[in-house]
Amino acid sequence: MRIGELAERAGVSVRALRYYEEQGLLHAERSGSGQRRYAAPAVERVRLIQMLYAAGLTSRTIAELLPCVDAGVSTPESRARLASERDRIDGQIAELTRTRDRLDEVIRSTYRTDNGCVHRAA
Amino acid sequence: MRIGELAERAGVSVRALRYYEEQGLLHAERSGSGQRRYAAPAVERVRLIQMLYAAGLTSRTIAELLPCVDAGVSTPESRARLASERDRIDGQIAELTRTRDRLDEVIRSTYRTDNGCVHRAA
DNA sequence: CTAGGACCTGACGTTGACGTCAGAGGCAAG
DNA sequence: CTTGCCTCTGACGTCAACGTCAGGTCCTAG
Repeated sequence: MRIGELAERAGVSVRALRYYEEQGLLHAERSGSGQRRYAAPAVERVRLIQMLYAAGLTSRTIAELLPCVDAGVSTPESRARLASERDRIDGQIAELTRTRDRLDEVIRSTYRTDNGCVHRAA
Repeated sequence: MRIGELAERAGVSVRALRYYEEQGLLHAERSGSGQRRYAAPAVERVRLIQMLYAAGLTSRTIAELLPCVDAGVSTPESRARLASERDRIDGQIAELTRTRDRLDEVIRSTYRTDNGCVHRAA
């Protein structure tokens, strides 16, 4: 498929796909005239890349880890990196959970006062 | 206390504190000569601000929600905003959990191959 | 064959939360 | 009174993941 179709099917912009290629995250075959051609699995790959970006990984880190996903192999260094990112995400989940609970507190305390009176609506 | 002490106790930079004031997130009394003076509770407030930044809220959103935390009151609009941010964080937690599980998969599959052989270490 | 999308390669613009630097003033110690 | 650290305002720099524009090419429908 061409870049426009991949962009739509993966839910990202054409610009983003070119950027991923520039960062070494996404390879593309080229047609005779130089247009990028992608195989079907590229859709899933782009979604994975998006997941990792959303988890706070940088292009460089993703570029270091994707080969592990592709080849299914890892060096001691990449294993350490994978584990480190995993733990960072775990910590992020924990902090987000605390933040959510804090927001819930705020919601409860502003929606209902200490003496049980619901606040006026404006 | 002065800005340097608050920065150290809250674990942020002096620049960040000035930025928070500029964004209307953190008020400071001023000494005769114009230096900022903070009361003790400012430490907790700064930590809260950091929590919200870490959860992906922008300065503007935080500025809209902090009055609810301060006064303990909320309008229908701010309640909607609070709930919306809470739900967004919930979604973020869910996605991060999927990402972490995906990384765990990768770690398992690269550390141990299908046929049960542990990969060579280099 | 031609109109008009889709695509190409640069290259500069954007945004948010600060970092950093310049130049000037404030403050406790010796 | 001076030394040295802290603080002030103002303003430009940074970084990452793209957005956007310019100028040109490709390709398919009619």
